[in-house]
Amino acid sequence: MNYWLMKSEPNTYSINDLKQEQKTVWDGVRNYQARNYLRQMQEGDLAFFYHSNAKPPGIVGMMKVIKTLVNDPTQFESSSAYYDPNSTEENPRWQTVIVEFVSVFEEIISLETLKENLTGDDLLVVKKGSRLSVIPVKNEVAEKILKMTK
DNA sequence: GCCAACGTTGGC
DNA sequence: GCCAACGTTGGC
Repeated sequence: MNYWLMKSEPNTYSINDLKQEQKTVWDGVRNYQARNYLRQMQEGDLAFFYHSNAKPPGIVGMMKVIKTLVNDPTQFESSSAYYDPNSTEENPRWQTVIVEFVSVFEEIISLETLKENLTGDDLLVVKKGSRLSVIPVKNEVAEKILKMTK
């Protein structure tokens, strides 16, 4: 079982949205490095839900990967902001996963707290200028993060 | 709202 | 293939 961290702007989709829906297709990722990580995910993997562009930014909960190698439906929708005219049904370019709600942390683990306890090598999100929205998290780092929760 | 950091695009 | 220009991300 692997750990991941996935970013979303709460204005767009928050941990509470996921709590309400219970599961969702993690759509809209249009960065190849992030997509490659999405392709590597396995059923049962756990992911930290990170609120970016939030006050404060930080990890707000957990989710579980329940289905992998799902074609992102928005790539085919011409009305979507994530529409990719170069992607075809025969040869889709963007795969993602379906995630299930696991928990909301009692208190956010703020970026500030993460920076106090981890280095940029531990967790990419701590590194200045890191924009990757899907990030692998080493097991020992995940355990450290989990200890920061109440 | 600012701006640094990063990714992508496209001319050459 | 290089790289300048541009667009986006995301913390502050």
